[in-house]
Amino acid sequence: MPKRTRQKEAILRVLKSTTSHPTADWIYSDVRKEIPNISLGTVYRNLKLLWQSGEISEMDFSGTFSRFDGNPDNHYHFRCERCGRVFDVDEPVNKETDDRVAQKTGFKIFYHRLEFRGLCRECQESREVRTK
Amino acid sequence: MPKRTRQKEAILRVLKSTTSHPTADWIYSDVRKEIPNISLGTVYRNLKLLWQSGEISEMDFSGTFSRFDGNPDNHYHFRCERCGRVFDVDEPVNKETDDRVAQKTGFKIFYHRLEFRGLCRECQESREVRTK
DNA sequence: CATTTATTAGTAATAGTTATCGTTACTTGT
DNA sequence: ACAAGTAACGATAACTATTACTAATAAATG
Ligand SMILES: [Mn+2]
Ligand SMILES: [Mn+2]
Ligand SMILES: [Zn+2]
Ligand SMILES: [Zn+2]
Repeated sequence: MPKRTRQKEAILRVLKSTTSHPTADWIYSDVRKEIPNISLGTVYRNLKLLWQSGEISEMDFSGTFSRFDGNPDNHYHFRCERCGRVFDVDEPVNKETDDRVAQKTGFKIFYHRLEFRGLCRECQESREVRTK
Repeated sequence: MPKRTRQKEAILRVLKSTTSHPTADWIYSDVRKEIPNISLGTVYRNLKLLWQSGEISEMDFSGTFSRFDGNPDNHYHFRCERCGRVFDVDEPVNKETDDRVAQKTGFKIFYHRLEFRGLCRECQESREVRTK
């Protein structure tokens, strides 16, 4: 039986109060304003617990580090290839495709993840070579 | 001006000859059959060079490690949540959605990535709790 | 209040990837 | 064929996000 702790509640509150899909480290420094001696390991452990209980979702798309999302329901994202920011995309999730592909392939499909990539409004003018 | 080397050619050949979306480490051990003293750093360096020149693509989806794909053209994938294998999905890429979302949001959208998740045929019977 | 046990802070360990550096070998031009 | 210039090499160290470990702490229960 999981316990409700000050640390877990603070982490969840931080994550629910932003739309920025933050990294574990960002959450860590934000929660430290309230609990200065919280451990980074505690942040990671609770993010996993919260994910396991279905209260948040983890964005393990793209490369080097995970981002977390206070919204546990499946939805689409846009990632800016220049500044790296991630935005929600308000587009209905197409469940029919899951069924059609499942039929065709024999896979059992639970859901799909979709990420658009490009340039956000702010980054659109000053274009650069992609490095990653 | 990039040079053609034995190492780079071997890495590209290995990657083009499989549909398994291998990791850098898998490629490393396969190439070592031909070039036993090749360095893992060389594998990584060449994978990046090949990606930069558009000859392969990198799947930096899901968490811990990258997978690589000898097919540089955008296409969809299915990932089995039990065995972790990645399969190509032969479904046309829906470019219209990119345009519609771009219109709606003001983002410049280059492409999108789509990954189906579920259970492959082999894993379908012996179900387990998801751990990641 | 006493017991139980999940959780914590702190720290060490892990793992994938990248950086560094002296040496090698591919390319180009004579 | 030879020399010069330089991209790429192998070996290894460094980096970084994440996880594991452990003795101490604090929720939950009744
Ligand atoms: Mn989101
Ligand atoms: Mn593929
Ligand atoms: Zn941007
Ligand atoms: Zn499977």
